[in-house]
Amino acid sequence: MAERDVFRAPKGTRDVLPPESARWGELVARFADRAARFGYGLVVTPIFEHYEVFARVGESTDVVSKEMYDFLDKGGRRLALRPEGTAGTVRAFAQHRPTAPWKVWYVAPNFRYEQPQEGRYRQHWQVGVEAIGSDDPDIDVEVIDLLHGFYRDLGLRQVRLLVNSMGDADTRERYRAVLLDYWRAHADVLGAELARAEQNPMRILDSKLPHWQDMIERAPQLAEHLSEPSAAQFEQVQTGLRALGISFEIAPRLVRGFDYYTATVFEFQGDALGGAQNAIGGGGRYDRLAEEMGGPPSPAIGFGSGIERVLLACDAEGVLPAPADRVDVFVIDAVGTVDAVVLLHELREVGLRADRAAAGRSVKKQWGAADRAGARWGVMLAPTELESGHVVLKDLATGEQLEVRREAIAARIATLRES
RNA sequence: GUGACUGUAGCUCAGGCGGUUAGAGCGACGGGUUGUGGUCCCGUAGGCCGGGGGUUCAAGUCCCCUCAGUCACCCCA
Repeated sequence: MAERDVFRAPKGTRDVLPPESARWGELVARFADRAARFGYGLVVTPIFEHYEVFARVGESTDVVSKEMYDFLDKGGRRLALRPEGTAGTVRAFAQHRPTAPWKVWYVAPNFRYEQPQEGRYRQHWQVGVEAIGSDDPDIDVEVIDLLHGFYRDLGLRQVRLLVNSMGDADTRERYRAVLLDYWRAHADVLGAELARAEQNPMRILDSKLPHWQDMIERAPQLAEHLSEPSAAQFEQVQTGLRALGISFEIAPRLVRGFDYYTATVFEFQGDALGGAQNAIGGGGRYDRLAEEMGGPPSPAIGFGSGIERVLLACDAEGVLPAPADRVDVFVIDAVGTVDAVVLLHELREVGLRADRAAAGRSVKKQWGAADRAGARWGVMLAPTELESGHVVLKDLATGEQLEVRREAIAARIATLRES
């Protein structure tokens, strides 16, 4: 690759710079606040794990079979970059055995080797939660409520919630067989893709191929095969959502991409988003995963929500503008001594946001910079006033200015800001 | 991974069928007299026209390859 192409962010990755990065900070802060209110603690797990941890996502899933960034380290270990948030968190649960239910949230990057386009990147960030160690349907409702409320906090209105139940192991076993029979009966339509259907019969259900839609519409539905307990569990989740006034649609063909899902699965779609990448968050139950990783039997549920896509949805709906990081006070230096450095230090130490223009600018340019920085006040260090122990304090909004004792200026502005 | 479209200054874009020193707006920087911003006026910098190869007397304009972005499939956040 040419040197010119090497010194730029790799395909499918991006830099997030100010002021856009301020929106990230805002989004994460709101999620953290909400997670804390729901009783979830922050969990931080490695960005890479042993390959086998992520392989539990499912050998028949694209994420594992063709999108994993795996590699051998210098010690010959087979490792992989995290492709999604749940597996590593469950590994940590199985390893440390915290008391259940264990409720945690995270913000972390995920890596998938995919063909990038808007809203789909090789490195993307997710906020998410996992609640491990309870099979109570009320937890399902709590988790969905948390994510639903998060989107509302951001100001998103055009968000749609889809829910479905994958049933228990027996349910899925029976359904898989029925579904597979159905696909085999339509081998002429599926063609070479029948092999994929054999691998994972449910994967076909969420295909968008136009000439398959008719066949998919008529396919047997999982809901008809739910066992008594599964149906009751799903009913209780729906009752809870209705009680909270959270509107949702039952999506019989929503199966989601990971093999570990059991019972409740859900997805939030941003309707304001134009393209095919309209899933902004999704998750579900994974009642067997902790046990498969050597932990105690621990039914669990969680979700992940993609930061880039949520932000795209915010753009599409015109909400969550980048918070302006305006400074409180700007120092104008007309004397060129170390005094400006000292004054800035004092202002910052009393808790003010303070800044100055790049060195060597004319006084005029410095005032201009103060204005562009959105400063509320300017403090000028000037020869004449300094001689009598004063500095010039100017209100940038009104243009009024007055002299203030040099030693009193920091406290004076701090007081002004409070009022 | 498959198919299609796009790629000109930091940003948004002009550059009729190839023809000399590639333009605009915004932004940045400087100036409009001694120490005062937002408006206005003037000026300056900044482009191997994504990269490489080819056709041609001549390529930002045509062809091929490549890189990247975008759209769809696949899949998902």
